[in-house]
Amino acid sequence: MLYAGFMSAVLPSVPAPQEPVGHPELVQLGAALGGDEPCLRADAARNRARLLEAAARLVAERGAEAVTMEAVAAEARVGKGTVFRRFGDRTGLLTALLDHSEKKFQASFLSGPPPLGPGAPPVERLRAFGCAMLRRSAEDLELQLAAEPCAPRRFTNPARSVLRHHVAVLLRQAVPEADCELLSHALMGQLDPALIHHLTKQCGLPMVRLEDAWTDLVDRVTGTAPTR
Amino acid sequence: MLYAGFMSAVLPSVPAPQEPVGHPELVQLGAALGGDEPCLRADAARNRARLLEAAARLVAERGAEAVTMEAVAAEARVGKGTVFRRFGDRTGLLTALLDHSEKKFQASFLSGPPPLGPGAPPVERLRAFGCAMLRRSAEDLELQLAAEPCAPRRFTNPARSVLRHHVAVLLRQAVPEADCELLSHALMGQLDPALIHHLTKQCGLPMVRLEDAWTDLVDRVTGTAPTR
DNA sequence: ATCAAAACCGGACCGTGGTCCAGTTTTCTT
DNA sequence: AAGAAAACTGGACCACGGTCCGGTTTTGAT
Repeated sequence: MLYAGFMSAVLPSVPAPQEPVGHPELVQLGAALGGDEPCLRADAARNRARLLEAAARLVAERGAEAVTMEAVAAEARVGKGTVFRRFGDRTGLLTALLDHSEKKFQASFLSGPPPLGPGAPPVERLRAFGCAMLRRSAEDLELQLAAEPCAPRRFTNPARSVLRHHVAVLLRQAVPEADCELLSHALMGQLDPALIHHLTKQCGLPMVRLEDAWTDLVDRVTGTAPTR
Repeated sequence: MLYAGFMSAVLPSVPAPQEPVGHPELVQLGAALGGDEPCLRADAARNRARLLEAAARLVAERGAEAVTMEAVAAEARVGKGTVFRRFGDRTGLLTALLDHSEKKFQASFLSGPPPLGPGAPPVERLRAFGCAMLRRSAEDLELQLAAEPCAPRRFTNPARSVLRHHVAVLLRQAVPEADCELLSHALMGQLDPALIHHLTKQCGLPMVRLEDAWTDLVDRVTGTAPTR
């Protein structure tokens, strides 16, 4: 039970809007993984269910991009404001939709059987984790993407492409036997502006640590001896 | 001159909207890195300049999030439609703003002096590239983020955090001497749903290749001998 | 200089995400 | 059981991104 302190993270999301009293979705904190609806008012719980149901129906019938806040509200015979009060924003709603499969996945690597769950050596668990996640992503990819509006643009962006391609070329010179095209994506992940921002501004990490981590990553990936 | 075929990528972006005749920004293709404005009509070029100037003024005075298409149009004394015709969408405008520094950066590692530019061994170039990019990102971070709307949410997302933390824990068991917190970000980069989607749906890569790349990455990062 | 076609301008218009608050329903207290 | 407080509802409202098209300007051929 390693992640005991992270139970809250198993919940949908809703980054705590400016609610006067305890935010509905946040109260689930007490409800653990067992039950689903917590101390919601009767009608609120009913509407929540109807909304999720309506959203699921929409995504099934007309694709994830048809999941418009208004459309969901209409489909569930509920006011628009209710949707926002319940889920915070569009992302929150989509996240809630993904929540069930998310919980299952988390359970499988937190307490499931090896090699995904505890029991196997860490490296094997890592391998299994990646493959499991790849497969899982393939399933409800549409929702995952819909929950992250600007997702596709990140990789079709020409400027970003040039940078990544440059890394791929250098990698091919350094480790010709590897799948440098894909490896370059992993490296670029560590240089993503959004990540930089999150780590430096929000987490307060010093720049030098990022630089060290980068050179270390390069050394590991290329099999170079760490020269320091 | 390795990237000759990628010159187009040096340009802002504007993923080719449904323009009847050659799209303005796309015509720059002929203008290489030297000149700035290509075969734009006189008034169009004038307005383009005024728009960029106005946008820069806005971001300087009131921050990047004040760069609203309407605001820019108003500030430049120009119709809203003009902004969209010129830059396609908000992202296009922001990208155009970043274009200058982008070109400079690209030039520095494509044809600049070593170790960033050609001449140094690839691994050293990789190291230099990462650090350069980190520094560059720190500069105009605000714009970079503004150009990618949903950027911050990616890392504050609780579900994603749990997954990443799990990877970090496993990594610490496998390579205790490394900065596993940061390393885990690189690994997770390879499992990003948006990337999966791009590679499988858009590029048509088979799933198995992604899986192989993942296990290979894990092996490299943990220093495990590739057992296959 | 003149004229037609091509390119461009501007602002009205739409859909969507998100906010707000008056009125209603539920829950709690006594 | 009754009444007050807390919580919830729903739809009017706003801002912004993006589309469209009638009217204007530029271009280039004659």
